[in-house]
Amino acid sequence: MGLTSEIIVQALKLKGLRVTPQRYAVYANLLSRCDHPTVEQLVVDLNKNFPVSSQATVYSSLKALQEAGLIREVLLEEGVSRYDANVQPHHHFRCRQCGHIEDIDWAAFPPLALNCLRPGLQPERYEVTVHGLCDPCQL
Amino acid sequence: MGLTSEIIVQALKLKGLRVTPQRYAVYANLLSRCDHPTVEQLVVDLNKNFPVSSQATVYSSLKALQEAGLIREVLLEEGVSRYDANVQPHHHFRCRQCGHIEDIDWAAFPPLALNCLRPGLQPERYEVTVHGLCDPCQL
DNA sequence: CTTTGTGCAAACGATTTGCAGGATG
DNA sequence: CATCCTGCAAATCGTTTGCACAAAG
Repeated sequence: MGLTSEIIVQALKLKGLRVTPQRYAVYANLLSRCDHPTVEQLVVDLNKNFPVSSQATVYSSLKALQEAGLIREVLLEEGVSRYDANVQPHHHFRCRQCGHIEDIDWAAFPPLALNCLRPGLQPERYEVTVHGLCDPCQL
Repeated sequence: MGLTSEIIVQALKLKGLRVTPQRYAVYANLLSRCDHPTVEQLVVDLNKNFPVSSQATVYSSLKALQEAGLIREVLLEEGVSRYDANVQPHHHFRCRQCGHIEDIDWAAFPPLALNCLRPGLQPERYEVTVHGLCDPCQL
């Protein structure tokens, strides 16, 4: 068991989550990728070589990890939820052609002043979503 | 038939859409409200007094209107699509408690420079989503 | 050993689709 | 009168749930 593995185990325990092979696999997989996979993509990827987790358990693992604050849900297209192990504030870019999604560093934009909102609203956080074309789709 | 009605009819025709009672009703309804109703809410509202449109037709009307560029889909929560007749660029506020959504004027934030993105991405538009609490939810 | 998680399959809710009849231009 | 739209119901897709068994602490 490598260093990273131990860190993952500790992260789960710190949040009061029982460490199961399925939960570990889901979190480790999410940490290892920079795209924002759908549940379906996760299930396929996890069970590529040998069965690791059922679909229902992936859903429940994602829910537990999300409630623990270890991952976050990303909603950028209709019909599917995507998941992201990067819980630090950041922005997103989405290709309108192929649907590719990637993170934009928080520092890419100057901080926005939220005091220009109509009085009565109590803002807590914000994010910018940029739509456009990614490299392969610019033909 | 009032002035607004005639404008709506013209808008549909200009986009090459056939003017049907159902399509007209969906677009007029969306234009008349500032929230961002779900399909379910639209269906109920439209048929409140007497039957106007089936659910399947509301879906198809929304699709046609969206493809014509008269309305846009708003994705701010999981599981449901909401629709907005305001197709001008603008931002959104979403209450994390009650789910209330409202528009934020485009001018509320200074324009963001999109040239800080990684080379290769071709940005076309962006929007800011602010999360927080609305008036009634601040207890 | 007590509690919580897993897997299966059935249930669910939002959206889509096939098709026959009807309205639009 | 050719084309496109509507309404109904069945189908589909992502997600949730109920429950018996298994694993974690």
